[in-house]
Amino acid sequence: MRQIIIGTMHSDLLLNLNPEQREAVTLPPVNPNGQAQSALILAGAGSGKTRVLTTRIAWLIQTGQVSPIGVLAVTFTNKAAKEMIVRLSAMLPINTRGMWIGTFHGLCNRLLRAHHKDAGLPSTFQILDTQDQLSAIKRLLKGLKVDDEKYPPKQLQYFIAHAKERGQRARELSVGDDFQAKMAQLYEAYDAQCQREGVVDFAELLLRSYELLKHNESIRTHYQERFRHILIDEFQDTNALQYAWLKLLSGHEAGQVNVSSAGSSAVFAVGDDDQSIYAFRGADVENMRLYENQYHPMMVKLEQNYRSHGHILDTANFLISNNTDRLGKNLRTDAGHGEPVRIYDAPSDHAEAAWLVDEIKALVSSGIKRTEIALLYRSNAQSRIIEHALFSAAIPYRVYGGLRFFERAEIKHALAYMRLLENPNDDTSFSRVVNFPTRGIGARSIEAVQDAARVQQCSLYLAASTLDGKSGASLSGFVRLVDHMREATRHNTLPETVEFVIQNSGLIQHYLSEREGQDRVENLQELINAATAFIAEEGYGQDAAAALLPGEGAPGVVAVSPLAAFLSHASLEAGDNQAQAGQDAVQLMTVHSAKGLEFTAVFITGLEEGLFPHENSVNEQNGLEEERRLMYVAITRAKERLYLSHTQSRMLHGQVRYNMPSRFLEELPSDSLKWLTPKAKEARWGGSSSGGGRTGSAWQDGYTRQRDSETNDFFDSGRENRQPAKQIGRVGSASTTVKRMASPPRGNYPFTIGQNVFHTKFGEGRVTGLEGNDADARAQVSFKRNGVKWLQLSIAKLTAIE
DNA sequence: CAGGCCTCAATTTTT
DNA sequence: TTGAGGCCTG
Repeated sequence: MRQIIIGTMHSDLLLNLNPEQREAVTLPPVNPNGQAQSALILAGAGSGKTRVLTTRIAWLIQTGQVSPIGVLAVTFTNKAAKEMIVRLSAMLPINTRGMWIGTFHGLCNRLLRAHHKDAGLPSTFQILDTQDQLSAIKRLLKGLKVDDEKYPPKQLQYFIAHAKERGQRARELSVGDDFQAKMAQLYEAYDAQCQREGVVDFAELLLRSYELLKHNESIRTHYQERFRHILIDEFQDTNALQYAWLKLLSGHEAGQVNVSSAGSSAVFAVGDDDQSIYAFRGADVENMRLYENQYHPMMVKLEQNYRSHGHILDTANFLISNNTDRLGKNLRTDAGHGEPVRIYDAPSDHAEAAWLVDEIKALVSSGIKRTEIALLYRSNAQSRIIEHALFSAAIPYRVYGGLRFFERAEIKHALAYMRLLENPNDDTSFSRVVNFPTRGIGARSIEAVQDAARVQQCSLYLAASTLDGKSGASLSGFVRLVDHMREATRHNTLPETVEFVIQNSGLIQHYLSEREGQDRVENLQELINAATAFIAEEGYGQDAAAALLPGEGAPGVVAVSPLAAFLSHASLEAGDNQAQAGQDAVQLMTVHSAKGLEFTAVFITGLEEGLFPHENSVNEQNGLEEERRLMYVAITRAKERLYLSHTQSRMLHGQVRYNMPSRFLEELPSDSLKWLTPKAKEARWGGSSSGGGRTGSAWQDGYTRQRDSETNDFFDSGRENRQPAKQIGRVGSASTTVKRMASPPRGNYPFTIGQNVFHTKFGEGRVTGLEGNDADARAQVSFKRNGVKWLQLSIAKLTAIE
């Protein structure tokens, strides 16, 4: 009854929804027993996921089931959060500013700023981005005199991040061997260093606020009671810590449920297990199943696709059905079949790029805008040759990825000065700018400072101010400079402070005198604009504390300075990447970064074994299924036109490689495909396949890693064991490579890709790759019984069979 | 302390 | 092939 009334009253909100979307939006957040009822929305690609999420919030508010203050909506990217806020503002005449809509990291930062004391942090704590974290780790290792060959900083960084993402502190780790024990010890030392310096890394933001909520009952209860509705986007991308955080906040954590007062909150999770492509950074789809078991959510599947034409959608569905571990979902469309999916088999990477140029020209002259054309690849290295071809053909393009505004060196330098104004204990920032621009403080003086700091148990900044001696003058000069800037800007507005700092630090002057420093000077000027915009858009310090208005009663809430808020903003939102913006340009990006986007025409390039699926993935747990999901994501970006291409030869790591076409091409429905290079398929695959399903053969079992000490005539597909091959390869001179490129690529090997072969020890197999020259020519063979191996053709006892 | 030379490695990315 | 990082020299 109530449902009907609500549906009528708010038909404007629900008007544009299809039945399944409407069902999702209006799922009752309370069950008949009066308890919170959670929901899981399985939202396929292009099914209107964001619309459902935002309409859900609007519906809850408009029907009076919650006030804006009582909603927490969390996303992974700033872009998604922003879009949600914009759409919500368009739906409801409310002030979204005070609402808790943001990224995990943004919201956690807000929480920690507001309760820094309870979280054990200084009010001025700074956030380390990935770069900062790595330099902090290097500094730590140096200080402890740890051999960084044995304990590589990058690896330690990964170790720490992943431990934190699982919610584990150093002491909670179970260490299997000495190496792990040492890593754990270094992790602990790293945390101690961060604590001393008043800095937190990205994972720490989450872990620290998790611990804050866990250990502080009054704060926990406050937020549990406040946020009666928690909504999560891209749920399949959550890691263990994020899930734990969610359980705590929603009152579902075992032992923490506060039935009498707070009770639990209604969680509304939206996700798509088929689009889970971030396992490598800790995301765990398993959270979807855990959620099902622990929250008993009502489930709605959004399977109506509004993006892609029929052939494209069929292709995506057909491919993904090869995955075994799915929650189950099939997209459908009302659009017609549309164009078939076109497949191009190029002889070389150059030819592939040339073909791309031709097709793009044709599409553009047929009236498709260049921004509506995407060129996708599995790895960034593939963009170079495509860029080259586009550039030569004078086709404007834009490459996604790369450095972003707040990650640029000159910007980070300026921010480091500002961070020192806020928090002199920030040794990472100190180290970054103590001698930049150069002021005669070399490695020796810095070492002296570090020693002094260690002895006195104080920050580098403080140590520097007390040091006398040779470099003492320049060191204390630096300290005086920073002190002076702090004093002088005390009563300035944020943009004034930025301007003062970039002038007085000498940064501007330094780049003005540099030959190619003009761009950097402009970027520094732009930083002033960014500060102005930040104040205008975000409001005074709103990032941290604005939502915690007086009277809301969160205990111990503290306000935050505009500078602190801006510095957080700079760390948490790295800004746009250097955009050749504005223009109508073709879009180049990795498949990963294409997630969430859509284009009229999409090219998926480099569909070759070893590239896509990537050769590293076949050794990883469930790696192939993840690669397949990646392919699924790529396909579902296309609205009207989809092109797939692969090449027979490709320059990779400075060597020409010959790869099989991707197995994914074999997993597509032949009825939806159009091969632009006829016969290619039959010739390569022995005509045994007619699309759909994989051709049954040895490599269907995947690449098993094997090692055999008795033979030395192969190198398996693992990188470690490829070393011998590489060394031999280096013997071949550059001129040999050029010659080979000039000659027909496949002629000089005794075997061809796809050919069946027999090896005296490993038995029957199929050639899946060729590389190297002459004496060190090698073949990759997938054996029926012995997995994939690289064989040195001059040694291996390999014969061709029918 | 800057710039040249050598070695080595080489998915995917957000915060 | 390209890029990063380390080391040595002017």
